[in-house]
Amino acid sequence: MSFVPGNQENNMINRETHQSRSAETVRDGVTIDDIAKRANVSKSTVSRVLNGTAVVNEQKRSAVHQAIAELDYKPNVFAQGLASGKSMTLGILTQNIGSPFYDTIAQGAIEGLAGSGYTPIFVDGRWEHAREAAAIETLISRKVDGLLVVGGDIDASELQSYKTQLPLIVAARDIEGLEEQCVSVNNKQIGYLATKHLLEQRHTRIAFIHGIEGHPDAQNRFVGHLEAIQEAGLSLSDELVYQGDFSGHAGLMAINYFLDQGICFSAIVAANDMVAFGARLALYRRGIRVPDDVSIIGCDDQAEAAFMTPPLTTVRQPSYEMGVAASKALIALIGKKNYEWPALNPELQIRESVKRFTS
Amino acid sequence: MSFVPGNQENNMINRETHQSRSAETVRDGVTIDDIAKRANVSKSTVSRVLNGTAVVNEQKRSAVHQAIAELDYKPNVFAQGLASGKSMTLGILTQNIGSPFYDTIAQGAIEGLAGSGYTPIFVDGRWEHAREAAAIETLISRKVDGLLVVGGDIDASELQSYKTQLPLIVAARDIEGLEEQCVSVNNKQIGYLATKHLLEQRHTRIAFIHGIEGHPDAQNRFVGHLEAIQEAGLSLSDELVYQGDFSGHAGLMAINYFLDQGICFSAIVAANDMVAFGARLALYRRGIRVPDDVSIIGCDDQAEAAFMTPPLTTVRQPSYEMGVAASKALIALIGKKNYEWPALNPELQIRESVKRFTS
DNA sequence: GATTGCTATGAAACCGGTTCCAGTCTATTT
DNA sequence: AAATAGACTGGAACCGGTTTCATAGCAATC
Repeated sequence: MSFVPGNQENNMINRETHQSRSAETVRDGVTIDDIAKRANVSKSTVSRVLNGTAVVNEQKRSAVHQAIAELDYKPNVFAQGLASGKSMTLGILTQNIGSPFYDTIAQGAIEGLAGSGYTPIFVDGRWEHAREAAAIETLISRKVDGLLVVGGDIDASELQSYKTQLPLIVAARDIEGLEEQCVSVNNKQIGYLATKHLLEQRHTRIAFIHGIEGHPDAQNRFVGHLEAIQEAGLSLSDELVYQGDFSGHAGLMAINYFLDQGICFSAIVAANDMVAFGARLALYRRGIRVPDDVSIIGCDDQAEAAFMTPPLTTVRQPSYEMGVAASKALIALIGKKNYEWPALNPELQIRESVKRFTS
Repeated sequence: MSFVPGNQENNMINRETHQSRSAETVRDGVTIDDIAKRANVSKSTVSRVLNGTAVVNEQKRSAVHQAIAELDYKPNVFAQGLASGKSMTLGILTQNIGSPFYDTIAQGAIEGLAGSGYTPIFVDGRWEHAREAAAIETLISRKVDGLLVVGGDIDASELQSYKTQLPLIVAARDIEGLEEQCVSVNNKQIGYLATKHLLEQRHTRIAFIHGIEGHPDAQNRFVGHLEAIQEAGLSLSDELVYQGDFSGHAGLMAINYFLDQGICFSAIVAANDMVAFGARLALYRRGIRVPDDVSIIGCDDQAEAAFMTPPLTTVRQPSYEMGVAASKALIALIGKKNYEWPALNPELQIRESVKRFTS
């Protein structure tokens, strides 16, 4: 503890050095202090004007606003974050960026955030458990104010534990014990609608190309299919179910398999549109006409479906709307407000790949 | 300036209140001070250990590491950012998230960042000038350490001005005066390869469905097309060029237009795969066979192309690789290191939609 | 006219790191 | 053995905001 002059002098030098450095570098520079000085008020007041935290005299308020405009002041997000503990960012964990389904949800989420002041930070889980966990850790260490998990493979129990750490919304998935924070379309309904449509067109031998084994969406679509079959008084023949993986290749393989085994069918339910494309190609290769010989119905309604030959009849999934809803719900959750989930119902999109069965 | 006991007492109370609050809330809590205390060193030393800024005695170093492990310490990014001026985030401006082409680039960019310590922040410009500018402002206000602009509509001059503010890389676009920081595939080459392939298959009446008017990629693909035509000693007939917009719908309209006008052609170059799908559908509707009656070639090689009926011959664009390269280049640029751009050449992907012209 | 109750505002503490500076301790040089 | 150089390390300033606290100023109350 020495207050000898030498020390003070050093401090002075230090101060000057620093000032000249920052003058040279010409960083964005403008700080709240500059505004305060120019508007002849304290930084507290500037802060209050900016955040509306307290009533401020009209004259000072406008002086502050003017100073801000003149100096083109932009608050430093780090300082804000450090002081307030809020980052005004939202973490979005998606899967396999590049898949139309998840992309559409992401796009919806961006739209839902518009004008909220929140900036989304995306990370990709790629359907790998470890990667997802790491991605979420990254987001948390980035101090996101909320977390939106889209699909994914991560355990319900882990999600539960994240839920205690920060506001959490899960899209495209249903987690037990987290129903309030989950939004997803009814995949059972999707499968049901697809199969029901085929049944209504008098098809009875309906092949089903399953999605990724164990994937809840795939599972539920299958359950819906089953329900429709049973409701029609029919029973499922195991030989008409092929275990695929949501890829075009799987659709191709499925049809080849059925045909090579001599298994008959007049219609196909594909786990998603991509699978339908694959199936359609396999039929084309064998000279089997769609829909004259065989009908195909897909699930998702991705952009390319309308341009399949023939245009694919499919069950549209409101994924964009789901993204919007999820992000709005997250903002509401952060603000501790109520949010009413909109109805997100799948819809039959009739095009030309299904024909009434006659023969 | 009063150091009366009352004042101190207040301070004490204040302090206690604060501590109990933070104890209740159980915030992440662990700070660098906690580590310093536990390891019996100063926070300076802890910081040095973490950043390797200076040599630290081995014992202390390991004591620090142990404390960090025991307390599960994670540095506060805001504090780091505020103190160091670096955010360890990279801003990525994409267009129209949800389009396969840009998504693939984004995915590549994410991959290129893996292990670098940088977290990407995506914003969407949607091909709207104003939106892009706002998005970049957002990124800058978030203090991203670098900026990756993917495609987009924003002026070269604006990009130039951003370049002076922070490290900038532009992907999927070529900006005059910014050649060193740009990566894109040679779109002229894409158009050239597509048309050349058709010419080699003896097609001479080749329809060209143009992309978005004024879009540089579309323009360049057309220039390549033209070059191939002229190289073959032919000349372009204007009637065989249709102004589209990269959409499936445009492909459909183009074919309808040609056919309705009675314009003959034996092959089609589509500005991208989606356009090719649309064109294929239009031909299907008219009962024109592909490739027996008319050949089609696309550009991009998006996932669905391999499942068109027939599978689409197209010119593959290494968009994923471009994303990887762009993000690596950005990291190099930030670190002021050199980066050697890899060769990013388009490649003809021969499938079944093109047939040798005979008749 | 003195007391009370509000309102508006500035000073200062605080958020949690990084980094400059000075000082201690040890090894080397003369 | 004293002087000097070099390696470590702690203290404190600093980054730029938010928020608490105390107070000045002013109107209302008794």
